[in-house]
Amino acid sequence: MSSTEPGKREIIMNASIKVFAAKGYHSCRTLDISKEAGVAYGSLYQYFKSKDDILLSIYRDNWNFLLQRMDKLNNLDVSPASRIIQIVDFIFANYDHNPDLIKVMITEVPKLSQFYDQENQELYYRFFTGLAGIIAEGQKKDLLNKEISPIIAAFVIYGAADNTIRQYVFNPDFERLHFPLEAAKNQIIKFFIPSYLEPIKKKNA
Amino acid sequence: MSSTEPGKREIIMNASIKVFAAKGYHSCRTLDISKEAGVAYGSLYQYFKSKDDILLSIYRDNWNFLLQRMDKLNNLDVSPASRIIQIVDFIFANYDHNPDLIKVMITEVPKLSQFYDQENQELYYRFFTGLAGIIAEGQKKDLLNKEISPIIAAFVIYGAADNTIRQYVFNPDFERLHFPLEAAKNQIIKFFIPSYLEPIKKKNA
Amino acid sequence: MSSTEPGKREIIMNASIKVFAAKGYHSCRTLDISKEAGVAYGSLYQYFKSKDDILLSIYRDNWNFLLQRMDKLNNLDVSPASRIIQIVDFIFANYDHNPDLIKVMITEVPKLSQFYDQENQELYYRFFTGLAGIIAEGQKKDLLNKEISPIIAAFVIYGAADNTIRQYVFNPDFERLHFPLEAAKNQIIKFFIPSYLEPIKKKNA
Amino acid sequence: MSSTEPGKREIIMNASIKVFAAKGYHSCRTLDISKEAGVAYGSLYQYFKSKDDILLSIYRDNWNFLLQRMDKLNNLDVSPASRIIQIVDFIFANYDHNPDLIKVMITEVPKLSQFYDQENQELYYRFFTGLAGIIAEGQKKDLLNKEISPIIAAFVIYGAADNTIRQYVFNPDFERLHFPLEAAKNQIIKFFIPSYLEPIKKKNA
DNA sequence: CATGAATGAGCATTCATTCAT
DNA sequence: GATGAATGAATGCTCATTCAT
Repeated sequence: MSSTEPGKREIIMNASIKVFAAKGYHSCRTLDISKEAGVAYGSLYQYFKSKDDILLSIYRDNWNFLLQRMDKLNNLDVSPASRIIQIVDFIFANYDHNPDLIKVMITEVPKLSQFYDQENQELYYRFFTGLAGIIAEGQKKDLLNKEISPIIAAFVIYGAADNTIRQYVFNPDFERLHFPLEAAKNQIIKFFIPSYLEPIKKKNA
Repeated sequence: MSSTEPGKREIIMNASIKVFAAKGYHSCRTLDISKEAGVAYGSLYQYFKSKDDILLSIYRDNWNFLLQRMDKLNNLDVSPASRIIQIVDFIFANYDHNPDLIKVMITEVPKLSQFYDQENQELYYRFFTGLAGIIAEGQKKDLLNKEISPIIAAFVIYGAADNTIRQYVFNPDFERLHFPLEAAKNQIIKFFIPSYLEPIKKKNA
Repeated sequence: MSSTEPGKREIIMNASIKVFAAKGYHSCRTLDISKEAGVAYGSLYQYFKSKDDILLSIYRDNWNFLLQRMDKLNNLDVSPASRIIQIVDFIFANYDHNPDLIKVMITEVPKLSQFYDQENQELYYRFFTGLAGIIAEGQKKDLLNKEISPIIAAFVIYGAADNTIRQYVFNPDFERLHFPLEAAKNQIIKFFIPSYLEPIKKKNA
Repeated sequence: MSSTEPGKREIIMNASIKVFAAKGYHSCRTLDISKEAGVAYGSLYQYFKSKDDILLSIYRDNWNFLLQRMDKLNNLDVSPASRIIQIVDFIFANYDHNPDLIKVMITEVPKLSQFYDQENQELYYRFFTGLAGIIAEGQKKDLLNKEISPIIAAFVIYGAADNTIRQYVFNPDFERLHFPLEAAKNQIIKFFIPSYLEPIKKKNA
């Protein structure tokens, strides 16, 4: 096998994303997953502890990927505001690149009670503390509005992006009928984030 | 019976909110609901078609309540920005008043596949079109930033409030440890919404 | 009320025959019966002990009616063979007159486990001993074939008539498509019963 | 495994026949079947779609077996009358060989509404058309009474045999107390069928 | 590692019957 | 007698998981 050939674990995860997105987590059977993946029924349990574990693995991999992206940005010499915009941009790009994955992240992962376990919530929360850290850094450098709470701002910014994408997930026709996803992203990047984060003094300049 | 005495349907719904919030929709049994409500097992099915129907009824009642609130506000002689702030304020007040209900709305309702049925999504979406209408009205009156898309702004504003409350739901300790809910609400009302919605010219004033 | 006006008990029984025939005993609800009868839900239990009791009452009434008919025939000055033919004729006429009732007797009554209770089987069996009695009487008078067992002959004769009608019940189209019920009855009365019951010597006469 | 070892499907069917005969279809639980068969609860559903499907499979297998028997007889160089007698003989032998099976066929199968579905009724009816075919063949060869309708004769003959056996099923004591099954069969074979089917001219000979 | 037959725990719902009015 | 809201016992089936091969 070449090193680029996906391993069975990855094959199973991708097949799961496809069937979870198509039929929903509870409506699909482990048999559906094994068929889609082209592996034997029992083989799923060689790579995952349980059906839940597959979905949680999808969540963890994807969320860690987002955290890594944030880490990389933090190591670049880029302004805090620009980093935040790039994170939002990345979130939208993720949806564009693999809508099934985001659909699963938004609609299926929260169905798992384990998602609300401390461990998984800590991982989830790590994104918000990271985002808040960037904002706090910007405030310290007098680049961002010091009156806003960094952690609340992190909730607000992610909530805005997530809820916007959510509408496209729920209503796949929305884009075609009303508003291109790219335009929605630009709305958030151009009008919402700058006005919200920029220092008040700027207004009075 | 006095007119204020809650009917059995209401008793069952309130009991369901309590057990859904405590144990989760899928983990609780219909027996748990009937015991909590103090009614006979079979009585649930005199008032609701199924367990699913109970949860969907909670959703519909609550969401319709929010829509009614918006309607009432629209009939008052209040500026668009003020109305939007009052809607956000109402959403936070709702959580304060009945955290179990909001927990159910946020974590349990989306678990139901029927929530994604056209009918229920139309009801859900009605809130966003309503909010967008208020914003469009404000733009027409030169009171709000004309560059922002009303519908995207509606997604952004609700997403910001919803995701903030969501963190309090997931982490009940958050408030005690870090940030009072009231302060979070004020952050959104004072810094996020005005800066996002106010006309650009104001900045240059 | 005039004496010819049917009482509620009779109304309920007739309504039950209609819905049992249309939907089957197990598929119909007591609510269906009360609606068809135009009486209140709970009123059924003023006239019958249970749903089972309604069906068993239909059976008993109908079977007793058949037994009474046989008794009346036995009191007339008619030859045994003629009496048997008149009984068979009566069974066919019954189906002609009230197909729903016979459908219930054939397809629904045997579904009740109580039908196989001693008491009900004794009633059922009484018809066969009665029929056997007529045959034995004919044999004693040298009018019928003495080699045949009266009780087995009773089984044979009733089975022949019952199984023929049964086909019309199962296949309501049979008559229209293939064979009028009247012709089937005549086949049994003209060719089967005489040849089976008449004395052997007649053949050599 | 040896080739004579019964498969699990067969084991489950035989166990079902036993418990259906003993407790009745509706009174027995699927758990009773799995215990009697000595297989796991869920294994029933690997071999059968449902509890109903088990009973219908018993019916279909048994009825097809009867049809095959008739086919084999038709391929032998045997007179029509003799073939009919052998079919009746086979029906009685069946009961002798496996009374539980016949009890289930007579008392339980007709309880299933699906038994009255077109597909199952067509299978059922195939026996009568087969029997009628033999009679018609005998009439064509001047061996049987041409005045009788073959299809009605088929109903009459099967009804006679079936109703006789039915009494032994309902009253297991009947044989011991009154009449050996063998004698009942002989009554039908010796006195009923020949006199009914033989040509009229014989009578006048 | 791969397979898939075997396993059995878990639960919403129906509906005949009751009984307070 | 009439009513119909309230009752709660009773059970077939699914499907994630295991494990012998």
